[in-house]
Amino acid sequence: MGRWEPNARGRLEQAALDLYRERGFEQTTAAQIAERAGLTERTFFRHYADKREVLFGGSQALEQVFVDTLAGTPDTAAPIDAMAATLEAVAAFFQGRHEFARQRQSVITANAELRERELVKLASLSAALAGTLRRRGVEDPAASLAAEAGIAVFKVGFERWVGDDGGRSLADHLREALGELRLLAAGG
Amino acid sequence: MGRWEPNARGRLEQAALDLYRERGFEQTTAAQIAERAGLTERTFFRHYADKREVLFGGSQALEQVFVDTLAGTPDTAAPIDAMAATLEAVAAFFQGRHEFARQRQSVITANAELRERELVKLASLSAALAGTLRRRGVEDPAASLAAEAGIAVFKVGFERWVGDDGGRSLADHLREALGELRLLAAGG
DNA sequence: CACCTGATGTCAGTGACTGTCATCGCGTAG
DNA sequence: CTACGCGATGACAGTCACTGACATCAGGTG
Repeated sequence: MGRWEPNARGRLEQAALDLYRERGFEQTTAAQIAERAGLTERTFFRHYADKREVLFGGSQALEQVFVDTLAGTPDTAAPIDAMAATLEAVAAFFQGRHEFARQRQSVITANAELRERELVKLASLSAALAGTLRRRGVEDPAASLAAEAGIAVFKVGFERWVGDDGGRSLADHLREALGELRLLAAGG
Repeated sequence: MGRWEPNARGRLEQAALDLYRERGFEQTTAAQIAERAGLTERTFFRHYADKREVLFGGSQALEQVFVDTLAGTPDTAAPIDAMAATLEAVAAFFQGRHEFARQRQSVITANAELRERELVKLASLSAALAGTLRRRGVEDPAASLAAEAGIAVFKVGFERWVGDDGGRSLADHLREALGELRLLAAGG
């Protein structure tokens, strides 16, 4: 496999997270990240389209979990129930990553450009979910709305989990958020 | 008022929209926009924080309509009903701007960076709505979720209105989207 | 008329990102 | 064993978004 030091992407991601935490996102240059990873700036941009993307390497895997789980629910299940099942699987995906999630999220929250990119990832997730629902026979705009609603629940639940020191699980937070949404839409 | 040619911002926004439509967002430099507006690149960046922001000058006014209307609904109204009333006012805000909205939206849709910025504006809208709901006595996470749901409805309805040649009003599209969301959350 | 003030111009710089070409080290055909 | 292919990397020059510092200009004020 590796003809040079292996796992260049992993080294870049670790170096970036460290530097962004140490001195902030804006005060870190791509060249500094590359240097700490033992590579050059040019190589950094071969692996990541831009300086932000290096923090979002895992988002494709997350989207995979979302989509695969949703696609695996029975076509007969109501969209909201399928979404509930999907959120359970997503909670499992984050098992044992609470500390990493917290660190990464603190960096993202501290910078507007990174928050911007996070929104893109969530929107991409939403679009993927909507497509999956459509393939399951849900018509638009119901499919888009169900997807948006699912992402809204994920956002709220995830945010509360990251800020939760009490040890309640992500699954717990997601279930609670979904319950709130049901109440709201019913006119509560 | 104007000691130089008046309405510098208006000229910059018009020049930017025209150039983005003519040659695309990426192929347009800030210097070109400024030149067409009879100004310098430096002055462009005094009016807009970056090259994308020039397309979003109206978003603050939109947020104002959203927030003011929502704040004006009776505290006794259920969040979803308050949101319905708010969306009616928002529809009025876009009266007579269908063609402008279509042009602007086609530019935004064609470019990833602009779509990214649009997401930020919608998120800002959502946060403002959530804050307004909280001030009206709605607890979190219900407030955040109601706001997210309202924005989801707006997104879907607006998108359909922009792509609608049949002449159905924005208010129509928003009402339909809201109805779909009610159905979904009820388990339909 | 002298002065203040806000909008603009000028200029030099930093850093994100790209195109291009050279190089390196391993696998493979012959 | 050797020549060659090839993917990952390095070196380097260049464009452009964006910023800081300072000069300038036009109109209002006293």
